[in-house]
Amino acid sequence: MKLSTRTRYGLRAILELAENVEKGPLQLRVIAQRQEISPKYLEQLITVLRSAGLVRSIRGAKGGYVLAKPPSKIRLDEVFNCLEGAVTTAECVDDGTACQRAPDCAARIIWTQVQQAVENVLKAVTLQDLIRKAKAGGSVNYQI
Amino acid sequence: MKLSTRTRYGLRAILELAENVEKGPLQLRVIAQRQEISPKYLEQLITVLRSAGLVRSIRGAKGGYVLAKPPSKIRLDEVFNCLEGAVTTAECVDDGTACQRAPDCAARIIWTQVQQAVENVLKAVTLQDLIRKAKAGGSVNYQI
DNA sequence: ATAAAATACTACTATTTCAGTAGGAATAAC
DNA sequence: GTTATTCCTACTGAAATAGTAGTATTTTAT
Repeated sequence: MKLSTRTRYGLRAILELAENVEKGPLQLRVIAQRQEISPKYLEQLITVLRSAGLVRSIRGAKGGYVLAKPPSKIRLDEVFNCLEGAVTTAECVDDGTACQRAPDCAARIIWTQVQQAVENVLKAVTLQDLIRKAKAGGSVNYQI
Repeated sequence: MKLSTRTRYGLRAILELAENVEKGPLQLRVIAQRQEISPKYLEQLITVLRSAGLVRSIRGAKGGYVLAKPPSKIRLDEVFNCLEGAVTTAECVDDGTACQRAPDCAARIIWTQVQQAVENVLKAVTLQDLIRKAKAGGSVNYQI
């Protein structure tokens, strides 16, 4: 289940933008340095975030990247979706016709539950939420 | 997030055993046929389930495979763990020393929440639970 | 204008993982 | 001892992952 570096780096990049939202555009090079990501690779990831409409770019000298929306309006499922793709554990969960067994498949039940559990978490949290929690003492985690 | 065929096929195979738990050993060939999985590939998967102690094999003619424990004693996290590996979204979630940023990393918070959500689902369900639900009308899903 | 600083775009590549396949050895039933 | 079955070792093609390389374009500052 390990997430790709694509997703992990991409989230860290957009969080970096969210944390510096009031300070004007942030250059790729700066994000890459702070997050210890190869600049050229990060460029790919940020392109994805840009085409998904989560990040806006400013070209030319003194340019860089900014969030396209305030951090409170960007939910984690949006970020996840464009980096990792949909939270689909198995085809049949979203598409009941993908397999004839689907209607009474025991496996499908658990994959559906897992998928919904993940979606629920991601949909309930925004970039702002995360930053606030991180500042408030970080990794402490309250079971829901 | 799509699960590997390894995990999806493997679960279907062990569910097949669980559904036929009282009928003596089930041959690889039969499981493969019923679940439409390549027998040779399934052999690999079932080997993994066997070395994890979830399945027992009976060699020779009239041999086959049986569950090593009753279906009510096999939790889904056990099955998942040996097929897909641990439900670890990112290194740092389980190992706080994997990254210096971990203590106040915003990203780590969400990956922890996702991981715990998945673990909670998998730990709460056994093979028997799944089979019962599937028989009771299958894919209907109640939000927890 | 021109140089410098930045993003945008296109293409390539090495490594690893995934999803199998192939063939024979060992074991047990009859 | 023949047949049915699991067990073991090894190989393989295709795709995904995680980058790298080089050039073009846009904007700012002088």
